[in-house]
Amino acid sequence: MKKNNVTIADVAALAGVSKMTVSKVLRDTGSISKDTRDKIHKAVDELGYVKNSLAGLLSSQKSSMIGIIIPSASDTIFAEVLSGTNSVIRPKGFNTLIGESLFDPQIEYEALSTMLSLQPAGLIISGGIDRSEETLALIAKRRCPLISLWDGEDAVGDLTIGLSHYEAGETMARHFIECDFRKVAYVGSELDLDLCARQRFQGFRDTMQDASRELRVETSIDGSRQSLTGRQLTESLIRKHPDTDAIYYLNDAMATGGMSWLYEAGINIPEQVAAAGFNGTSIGQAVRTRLTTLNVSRRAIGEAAASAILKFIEGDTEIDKHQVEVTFVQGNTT
Amino acid sequence: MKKNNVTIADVAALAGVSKMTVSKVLRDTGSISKDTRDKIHKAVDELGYVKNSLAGLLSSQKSSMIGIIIPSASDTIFAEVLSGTNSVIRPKGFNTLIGESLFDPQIEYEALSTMLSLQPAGLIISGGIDRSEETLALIAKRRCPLISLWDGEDAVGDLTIGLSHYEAGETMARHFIECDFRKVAYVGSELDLDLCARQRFQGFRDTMQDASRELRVETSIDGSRQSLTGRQLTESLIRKHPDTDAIYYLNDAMATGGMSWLYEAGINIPEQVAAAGFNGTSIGQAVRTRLTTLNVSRRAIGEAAASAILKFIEGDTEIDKHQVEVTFVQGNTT
DNA sequence: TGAAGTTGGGTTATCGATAACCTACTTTAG
DNA sequence: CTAAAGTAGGTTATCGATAACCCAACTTCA
Repeated sequence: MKKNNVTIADVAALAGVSKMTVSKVLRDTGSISKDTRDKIHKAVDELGYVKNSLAGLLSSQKSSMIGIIIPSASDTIFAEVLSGTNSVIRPKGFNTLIGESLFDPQIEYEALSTMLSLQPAGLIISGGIDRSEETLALIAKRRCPLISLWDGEDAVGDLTIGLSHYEAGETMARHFIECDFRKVAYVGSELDLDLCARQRFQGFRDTMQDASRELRVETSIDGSRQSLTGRQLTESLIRKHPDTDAIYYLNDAMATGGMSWLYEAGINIPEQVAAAGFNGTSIGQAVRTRLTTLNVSRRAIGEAAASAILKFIEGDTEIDKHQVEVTFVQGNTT
Repeated sequence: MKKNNVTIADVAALAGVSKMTVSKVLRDTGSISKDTRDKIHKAVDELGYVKNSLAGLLSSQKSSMIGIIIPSASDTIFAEVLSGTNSVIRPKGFNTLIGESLFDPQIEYEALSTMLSLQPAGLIISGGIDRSEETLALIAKRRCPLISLWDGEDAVGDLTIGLSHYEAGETMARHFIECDFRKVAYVGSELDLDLCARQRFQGFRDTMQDASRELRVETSIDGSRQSLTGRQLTESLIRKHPDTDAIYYLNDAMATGGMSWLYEAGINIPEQVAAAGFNGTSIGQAVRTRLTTLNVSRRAIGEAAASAILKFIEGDTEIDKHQVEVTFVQGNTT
């Protein structure tokens, strides 16, 4: 909070050179003698000079910031994506600007808007959310590369990295059919908000229908997509349909919540009721339970997105569409 | 990536007013007639003008960015802190700049350094890491409020928010003594990096020593602080000391990893070996296992830090030292 | 020996917005 | 009726750095 702002002008004055020379030395460009370089570095140390990047960015019209917008930083799925992008970006000297949309189109719009005003070098935006018209307009107006994640079909921007959630749902449905489950249910939440989850559900539902299997659906609009909601929905599902023999959950967290209720209700997994989730998070692979699920490397998605953004920034346009691999995990719950 | 940069000058020209008038209208200051305001908004829409905050920040010498440095964004503990701060900061119009230190003092220094050069309005820095001399020098030179998290005794900055990890270790030790465990072990990792974990260990160890209880310690330097490491260390611990009757783990994740090995080895929890962790994360409260642990609200820590930073920014210096509450969770593992 | 290249650095003009201070003209109050 | 106060908007000077260009003096070599 100190007042005195040390600028390169002060450094220049102390070192007895011009501002431009200081700027060059600090950026390691131009040809400056070892002698002056030393003088300048000494002055920098003496004054405790800290560069003001804002001024530099404005002047050079370049940016060192890469923005990433995800629904929630505390959701381990997105946290891992974030960590993946950051691990690629940081060593290259870029900073990460983060925005959370909380699955709210309006908040997403605001996050994007303020982010764009900071002139980022690139933008990574997580999909799985219905975007507002305004947001799409903003995206169209952008002046930096933009990569969307996890978006499935209706992606925006220069490139999409992720997987087909519809196919993921199909995959699990085929597994359920192979296991010959007869009274199958789907448990999820916030399907109106989470587009990816909705696509998985649709893929699952369509495949079950094609096989002429009945499907019970237990969803809520207001519950979060976490453990507790899975527990509650499982309870109400089983009360309505006690003969259910398999449940496909929106994600691993909801699956563990649901399974803990089944366990406490004395219902054996998988003998009486089988369960499967999505994500391959560690919570599904806990002490005695190894949840059947589809594993996705969130970190790999983040890393791929970051690498692609860096390529775009460097002007490389030869970027191949990147599909992240999904692996089926056979646990002991189906 | 389009060339044409629309600036307020363009907007002003189209609306037939001066740049200053546009600036005032966009910031909603000064007194401008409804008529000109409309003209300007129309011009803004027509041109698709997007504000360049960099220029504004440079000129006004204010900042809309708050930086937060945490060891890892993918670690659920820190992800929740991050989410907590962001939830407070965002509605107030601030942006979050994130840095990951990966528990590496050098990386932390670099993150802090580039962050400071972006002239943030405030800084939140997570503790639990031994800081380098350079980092401390940078912190001393800063021109914005700085709050440190989770730091225990040797905190830096204007305020610390968190808890005493030493006391947390003591609390769990007292519980172990009450349960009358005799052959107690501690399992942890990376204690050289994670200062907080080290303090918990010390609190635990000291209390056990005061009660003249033997304590076995199984730690590794290179393993991460996650589930798999807990599993491996538990295995080697039990091989060395088959009579161990209780294990205090560095955190919940390591505890679940350890317990899954115990389970598979046919060792009953808690009859043969009891287990406890730290954090109160959902992974500890899975299907059949409710881990005994100490619950800390990471989100509350993040929120408290963000609120405090905002107060500092507003010039309020009457900020009370904030201690976050820790609650003992009695599970079925001890 | 003189043209051309190299080395080491300085000048000037922005980048896009805002702070601080003005300037007319219009009200309002005494 | 006039001075004080308010309304609506404009001028000018930065903020701190960088791009682009310029300029001496010294080498180098045909």
